[in-house]
Amino acid sequence: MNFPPHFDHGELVAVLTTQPLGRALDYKAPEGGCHLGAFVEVPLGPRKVIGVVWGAGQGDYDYAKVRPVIRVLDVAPMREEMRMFLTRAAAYTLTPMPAMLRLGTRAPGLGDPPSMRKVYRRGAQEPERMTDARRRVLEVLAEYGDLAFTLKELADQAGVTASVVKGLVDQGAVHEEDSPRDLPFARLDPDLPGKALSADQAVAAEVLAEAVRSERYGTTLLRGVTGSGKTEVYLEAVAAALRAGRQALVLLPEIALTEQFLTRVQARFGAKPAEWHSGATMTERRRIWRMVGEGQAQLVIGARSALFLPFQNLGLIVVDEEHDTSYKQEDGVLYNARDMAVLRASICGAQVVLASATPSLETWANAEAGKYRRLELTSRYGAAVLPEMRAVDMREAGLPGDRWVSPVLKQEVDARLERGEQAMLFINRRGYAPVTLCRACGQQIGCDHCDARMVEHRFLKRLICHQCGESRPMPEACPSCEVEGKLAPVGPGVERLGEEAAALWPQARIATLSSDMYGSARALKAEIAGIAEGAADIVIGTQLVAKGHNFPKLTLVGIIDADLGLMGSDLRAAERSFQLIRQVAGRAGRAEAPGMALLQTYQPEHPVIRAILAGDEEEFWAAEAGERRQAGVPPYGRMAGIILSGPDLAQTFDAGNLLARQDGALRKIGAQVFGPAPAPIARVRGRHRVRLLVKAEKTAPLQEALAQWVAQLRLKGDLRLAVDIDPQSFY
DNA sequence: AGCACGCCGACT
DNA sequence: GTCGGCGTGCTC
Repeated sequence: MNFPPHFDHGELVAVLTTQPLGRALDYKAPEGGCHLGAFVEVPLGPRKVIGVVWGAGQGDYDYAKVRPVIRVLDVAPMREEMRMFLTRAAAYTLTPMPAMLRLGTRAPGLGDPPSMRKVYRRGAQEPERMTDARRRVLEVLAEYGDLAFTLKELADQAGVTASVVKGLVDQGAVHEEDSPRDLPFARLDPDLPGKALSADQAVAAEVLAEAVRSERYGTTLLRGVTGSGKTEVYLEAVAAALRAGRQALVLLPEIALTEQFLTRVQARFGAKPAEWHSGATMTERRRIWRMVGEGQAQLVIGARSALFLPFQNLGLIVVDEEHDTSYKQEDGVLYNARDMAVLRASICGAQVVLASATPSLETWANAEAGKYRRLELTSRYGAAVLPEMRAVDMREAGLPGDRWVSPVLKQEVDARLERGEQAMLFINRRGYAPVTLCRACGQQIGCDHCDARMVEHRFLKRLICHQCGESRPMPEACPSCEVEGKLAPVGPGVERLGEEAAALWPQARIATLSSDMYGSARALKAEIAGIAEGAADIVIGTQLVAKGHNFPKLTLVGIIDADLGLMGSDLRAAERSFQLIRQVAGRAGRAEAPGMALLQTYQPEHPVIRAILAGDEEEFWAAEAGERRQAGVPPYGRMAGIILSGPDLAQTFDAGNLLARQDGALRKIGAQVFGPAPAPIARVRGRHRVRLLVKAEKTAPLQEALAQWVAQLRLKGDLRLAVDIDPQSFY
């Protein structure tokens, strides 16, 4: 291992901290010196903060006032490629460096020494008296050979209480010892036999493996319909990275849904990978962060923030379901994990695999332009074929205002019930009804904290704001006119659809899947697993069900309102609808039985609906690309949002107007400014948000111009400004 | 981000 | 007279 440059005791070093100072400060290297990239603790005013040695000191500060580094932390120094990644990501997203550094240092207990914990192995003695409980403990220890257990693991595994283990310790039958808390992850074996691959899977897997072996940067769009076996293919790319002694990262959009996935990984490599997500405990995070940094975690499965883990030798990043909108961080540091994955890989000589059945137009265009390699998985895994897709014209369904299941859909569900198959009804609205109206005064119940409407959740007996999370008990009387008993639900939500289904199919077992109906991600996972095995005849779900689950008995998907999302001025609306509907439709018939997807729509002639029904994806993308090119919007033009937020709406707007008028820096590069207008999320936690949109040509140096432009504004009071490069929400 | 400094209003 | 509001500025 070659060490980074070293600074001797007393030399000036520049230390970047996560404090919002905008630049690194000079310190004197501590006794024993420090390496470039070292994590250090430094004094800052009266406080001690953690930072990273970013380079040689600038020497522009009174030497007598320069204070020394307090200590070097006991973690691997930040590598040069990580520093470069953070620097370039900051420049791209116009994020201040300290905020960027914070993403790379999100490890609990960074400053702590490696702590110890008690572990238990088989001891030399036999217990004086053998009991059933004691025997089970010793059997577990014998079964796992020399493996060390924590007290809880051992007790749980043996089905005994901790006191049984303690009793054995007292008698010397079990040995208790200290061991470092952060243990390396189990070695993964890339040479275990994987699932048998189909011909085109095998070809794609070999192309990716070859690319990984090149140890050079490259991005591949791995496209294949649901059930075509993308996962098996990219797991072979992971295997290639592991064989080459490099680390791999698999990013998933919805971390709550990884249990099935982890099982597959375990089956392929013989052990569980590191799992990095928001629900992880401090201990887990700490272990993962440290082990990734020491190269003792070969594979990380994680949410987008896993991109900022301190990989030592990253050879592959997979972005699964690359089109998923949750890859775009929408608060704090605004970045798109898919784009940042490409940036990180290009710096460290890694391969990127963007996997999707329905790629984003950006990725599709990059593949078209030859910037990304493109691999297609056309044949479906096993014998199943694409489902039959049909539109149901709701104008002819003649339904009353409080019913949403058309006769055609009802009939098809009936047929599934008769044959003992599963049907799924999909609706992209959580809660009972999207609107609650007072029949006395005509007012809709709105949220006190933002501009959104409150959504009734009958299951929870509460009103919830889906924008800010504000929640209160369901009132009896109208909050505006105080008349009782006149509140009426308007429109369908997943819970209300559940009610309708229960009335239509009283004998059927109906499961309603909505994230807010389960206390924990774990409970939800368990529920989904049960349903997949056939615990329900009819599944009613929101977005959740559209994310990579395998329901083998499912043969019918009914999309209650295929028009949702086709409306509005969001430039990606058509793309989103297309992806979502194809994705959900792809559920049907994943196993042997042929499937069917029914799209209930009021506009069956809409180009998006027609493209979906025709099944001609290339045509859809080509047409959509043409429109975007015409309009000069992404990916054929560049956009940025400027979000100003403050406690006072008028002041925030004034600042926006002032900024809009001083647009010289933007005009110089031919960019246009629109707005200010209320931001897509117009109020967050009592703060008003106002947005300006900037549109520029693809080749324009947008970041520099934006930086100049924004720097003119002196932010007064509690006003804050954030730049959102490549914004995703427009409505 | 914190925390000190400092310059104007209502209190013992 | 002083306690305290939070605007402005600094941290190597």
